[in-house]
Amino acid sequence: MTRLAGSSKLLRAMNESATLALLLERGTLTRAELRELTGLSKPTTSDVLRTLTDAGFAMVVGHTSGGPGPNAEIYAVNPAAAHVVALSVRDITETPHPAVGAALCNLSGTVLARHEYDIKASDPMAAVAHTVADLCGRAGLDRGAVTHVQLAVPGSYDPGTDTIVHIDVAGWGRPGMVSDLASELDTTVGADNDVNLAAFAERHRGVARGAEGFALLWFGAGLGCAIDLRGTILRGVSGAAGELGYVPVGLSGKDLHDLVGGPAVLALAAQHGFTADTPEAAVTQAVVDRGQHFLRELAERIALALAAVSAILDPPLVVLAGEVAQAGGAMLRDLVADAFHGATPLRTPIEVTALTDDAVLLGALDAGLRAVRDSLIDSLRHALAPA
Amino acid sequence: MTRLAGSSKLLRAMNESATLALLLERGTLTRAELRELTGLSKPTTSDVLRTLTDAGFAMVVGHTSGGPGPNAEIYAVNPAAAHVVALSVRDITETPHPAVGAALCNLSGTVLARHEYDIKASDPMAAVAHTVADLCGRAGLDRGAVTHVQLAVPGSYDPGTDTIVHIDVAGWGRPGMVSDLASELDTTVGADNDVNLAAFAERHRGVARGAEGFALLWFGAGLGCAIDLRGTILRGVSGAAGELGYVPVGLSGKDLHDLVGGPAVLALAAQHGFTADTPEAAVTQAVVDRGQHFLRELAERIALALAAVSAILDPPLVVLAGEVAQAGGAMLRDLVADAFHGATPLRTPIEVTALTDDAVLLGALDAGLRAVRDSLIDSLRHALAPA
DNA sequence: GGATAGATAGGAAATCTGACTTACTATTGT
DNA sequence: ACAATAGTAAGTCAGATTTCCTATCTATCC
Repeated sequence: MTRLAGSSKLLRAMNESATLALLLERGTLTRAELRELTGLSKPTTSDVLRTLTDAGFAMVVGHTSGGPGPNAEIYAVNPAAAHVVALSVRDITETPHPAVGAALCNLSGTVLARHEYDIKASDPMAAVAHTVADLCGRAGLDRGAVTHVQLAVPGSYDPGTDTIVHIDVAGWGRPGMVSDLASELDTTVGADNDVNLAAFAERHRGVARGAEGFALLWFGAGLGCAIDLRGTILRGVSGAAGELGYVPVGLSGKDLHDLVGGPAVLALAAQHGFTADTPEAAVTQAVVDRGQHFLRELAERIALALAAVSAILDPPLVVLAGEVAQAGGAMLRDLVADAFHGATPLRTPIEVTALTDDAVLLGALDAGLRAVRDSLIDSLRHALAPA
Repeated sequence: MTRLAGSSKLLRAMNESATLALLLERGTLTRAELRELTGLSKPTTSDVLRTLTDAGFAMVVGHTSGGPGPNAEIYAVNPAAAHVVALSVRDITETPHPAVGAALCNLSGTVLARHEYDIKASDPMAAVAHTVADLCGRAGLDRGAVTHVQLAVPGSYDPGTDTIVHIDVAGWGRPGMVSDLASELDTTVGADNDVNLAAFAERHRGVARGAEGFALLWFGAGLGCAIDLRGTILRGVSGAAGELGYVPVGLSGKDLHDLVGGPAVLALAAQHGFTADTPEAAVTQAVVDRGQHFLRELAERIALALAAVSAILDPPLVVLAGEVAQAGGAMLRDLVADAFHGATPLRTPIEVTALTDDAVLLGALDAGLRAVRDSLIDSLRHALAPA
């Protein structure tokens, strides 16, 4: 890791970047608060804020009042400095949901437009471009205002080969698609696993808020796991970290897919007399009917996955998410905790997701926002903003 | 994460720190090379080097020759600026080795003294203090020259409670011992799991040199796993990350301990007619005798552990280490790879450790050096060095 | 004689300290 | 009740300081 060295310009860039980062993090701040937080002097703080304001990154959003002396100006980030579009691309081979959920928000995180799209076009490039344009129209924004597009895909994204892998939606697996999108849309484009993005949402607005880290286990039609280490998602060398389904179960050649994958849960439910179209429906039914036998057996299987993750990572928290876990709710969580504690000496706290809205889409927004904010801060630190 | 802001003094501190970091990383550098690497001007580079030299952190170690013009001075870190003692505390309940391996090195990593100690004293504090003093004597150094003491323990260290847990050596599990040691020895003291430290050695001088990350699976009397992410060891919230033994194997209540722990390997060997005192001896014998059945079955079990780690973390590399893996060598590795590839679609590269010397002790030295270097660099960046 | 290492001098950019102006609140006096 | 006054805090201005860079110069080595 090379530490940076430089001249007075670097210093100015760092101070601007630090100030902007604080504004992004805290929302609104007065000069005095910024002075306290950055340690800079009054004149420097003023100068930095002037530069940021002139460049369109920051703005005055109000004044203090009540205290003695003049009213201090309250600064905040200019919400219109950047806009993010998030797209949640869904696997429609199993569930008949609309194929794409999309939302647009500004730099402050305010959602300006949101819509579900039924994509039939075979060309993902056109589909994304159309979605972005449509959202902009709904929000009354110029298309050029969008800075970043974040894709959530039901598969993993390998940045090395720029390929979305394991995806069952036609046309999306083409290598180079993401960078092609970036140049066509003239924005940065990020792609990530839907479960990883749900973890983003869990950190920003769910039960993992403020956690030092956590593992999010996803039980739905598919099976997945996101690993958050101090706010950074662990992706693995080929973007395939958290492929829980491949964790083996015994020497029989079975893996977790065979135990807690959607079909496996459905089969287990059927064994106990709960027949339904989807695993989450079966679990919901079991919860209502107090089908303890089924739920207990399911919990034992989930605990198996939990124990493997917990033993290897020792996370401060494990969050159970996905349709099945959500359907199971607190009852399932308690059964999982029982099974977990019975089987291992590990004592990782277990929670069920608190997100009722589309976690993947919200997480994609959060991830996109973070990418945009980081790049803003970085752009200030490298090519400093001339007045 | 607060980004730092500051005045021209911060700039100087950063430039000094960057220069020192480069010297530590590259060993020897001329002014011209430093100028290239830092981007600083000639006069600034000279000034920074003068300050570092005056403060005793850097020194001239030679001159270039051969080219036209004056011979450039070659700078390096002053090896005597700091010294590190590493102690490998061993669990002697199973093997009759000497209880403590210890070594002392300077800031450049040159080992100045090394010795095995047979500790019988029940008081760990006294034992460590004695060891440090004795090593200093052997190296002809003043005891105050030691800056950092790094402990390698057969258990995990929880920094939250300042406790070494799961340790079977009497007296070492007392909460607060590490910080007490630090104040008594008047050095910083680090404690870490022996497997984690072996991974440090593997990164610095083994097969994982230059890897983006890797997981080191340890098969010996005990079972463990160290996770290296870009040079940082993942420790988990209570220092218990990588407790492979607790990874469950099926719904039977069994875990990996029951499959590839020392006793389990010994039992498996016996089933195949290889009887020995230690698992590594049994494996060695099997390798010599080409005991394919035993080795293949062992490899299948190891592949199970590997698959769990690989599916969850997707590491760029997995290193097999520990006495058993070392005894199995390339033959075992190939069998493990076969089993792994047969059981899962994952394709993580597998290597056997290349370290024949005491990996834990060397790793503790490496970790201690890194701690000292980081704190040196940091001390320059915060309280800048007055001339 | 040509090229390079290192030092020196002058100037530019950024910061800080301390004083100053302005604006708002609260108290006091009529 | 209303107006003048004192106190406090926000923001700016000016001068001093620190650090760095460019350009020049000297000494050294092939």
